[in-house]
Amino acid sequence: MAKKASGGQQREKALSREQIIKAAIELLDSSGESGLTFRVLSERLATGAGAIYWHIANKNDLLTAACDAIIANAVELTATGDTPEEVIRALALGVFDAMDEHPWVGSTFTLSPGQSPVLRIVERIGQQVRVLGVPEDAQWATASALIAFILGVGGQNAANRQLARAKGFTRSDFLETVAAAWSQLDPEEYSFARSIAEPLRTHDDRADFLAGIEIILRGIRAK
Amino acid sequence: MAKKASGGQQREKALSREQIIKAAIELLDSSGESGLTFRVLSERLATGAGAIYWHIANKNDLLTAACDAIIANAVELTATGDTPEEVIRALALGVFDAMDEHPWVGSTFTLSPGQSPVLRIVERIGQQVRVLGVPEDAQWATASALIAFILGVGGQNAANRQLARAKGFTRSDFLETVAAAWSQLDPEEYSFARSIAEPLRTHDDRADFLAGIEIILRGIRAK
DNA sequence: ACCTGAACACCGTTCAAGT
DNA sequence: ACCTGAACACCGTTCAAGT
Repeated sequence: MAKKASGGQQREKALSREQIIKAAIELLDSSGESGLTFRVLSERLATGAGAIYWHIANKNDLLTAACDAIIANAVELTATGDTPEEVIRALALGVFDAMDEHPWVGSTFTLSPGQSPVLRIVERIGQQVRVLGVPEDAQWATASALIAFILGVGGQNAANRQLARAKGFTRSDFLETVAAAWSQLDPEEYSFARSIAEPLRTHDDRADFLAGIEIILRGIRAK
Repeated sequence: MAKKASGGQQREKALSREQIIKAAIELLDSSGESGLTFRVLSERLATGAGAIYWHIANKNDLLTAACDAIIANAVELTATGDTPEEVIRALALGVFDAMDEHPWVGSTFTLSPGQSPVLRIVERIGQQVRVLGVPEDAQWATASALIAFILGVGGQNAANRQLARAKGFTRSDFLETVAAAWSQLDPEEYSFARSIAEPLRTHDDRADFLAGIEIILRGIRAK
């Protein structure tokens, strides 16, 4: 890590917005959402807390930019396929995997509705919905359904991960805990939750996510 | 508002968990998520900040309990219908309307994954998925899809509301802003977002939500 | 133009002390 | 058993002062 120039001098090389965002992502990946503070971040960047504000409006802006960097990358890499349905599948999985790799992303979409990261997904999905031949007046609702599902899964997964991290749990610890709790619910009132507790223990999030996408695609086709 | 007994005496009537949760909901409804602090809340309850901790574990616990009170009510009132699809529709709309009336609810689910508020929805939806005749090994993924969609919409709407509140916007101010921004995007790169900007201005969230539910129900049927 | 770092106005949470 | 309220350990953000 670079040493600070002594005696309150300025740093040799100017900070950049990109540099700050990169450091923020590293911090978020390694310590979670609560690990990102301006104090820790400025220490990492060998600067003062206030310096960051020259490049970044506020914490919200920083989190949005970090989220956007991840999503831009994921969307760019995965938006391919021979049919619109394949593209949607690839896109959705790309976003899912990005959220899986960077668990904080799923809870960050919510900070910037209508802004870059969500907009990128809206655009890509919307284009494919159009190609699918969905009538114009149903395109928004259709794209919305896919997007709400994708972001909904992301939000819940992010929450699970954060909770697990806070308690020092692994993913399977977490599932065990939920399964154990659900299997002891009242059999009359919570028959479904009870019946699902056991399979939940070993289920595959990614496969369930894909199954959800298939249901929605089928619903669009069946119109 | 009740006066505090003078000279550091104890209050005449004991606080209760329910009382605290009720006051928290009122505060959340009137001032949003950022308006709920232990200082303001304890003032409202004419007590000290620390007193609340006798009844409530922490802020997370408080928010979860507040969310659960709203959802328990919504679910209880709306889980009726002649066919499983009707029940699912009614249930989903009930949750949507509750989230619409209490915009903070949508961002609160994420604080308690696998806990009461989410569990209530999982159980009701899951039961109907079973009645629909979905094979056992697909029930979880099917129920999950519906739930992720419902919570996804809720999360985004809650975010929109919070942003609007923070800027002193009405809902239509907010839509205007998004529509204006989207209509000025690059026509090549953002053709879908541009084409949707105008209709977005006057669209009906609730109708779009229902349309999403229909797509998913169709997808389940079309299996 | 860009950075420094102390200061400000908050938070949630704890806890000794009271009744 | 339940409450009080000061104190603690943080936050994000601002801003006069520096180069």
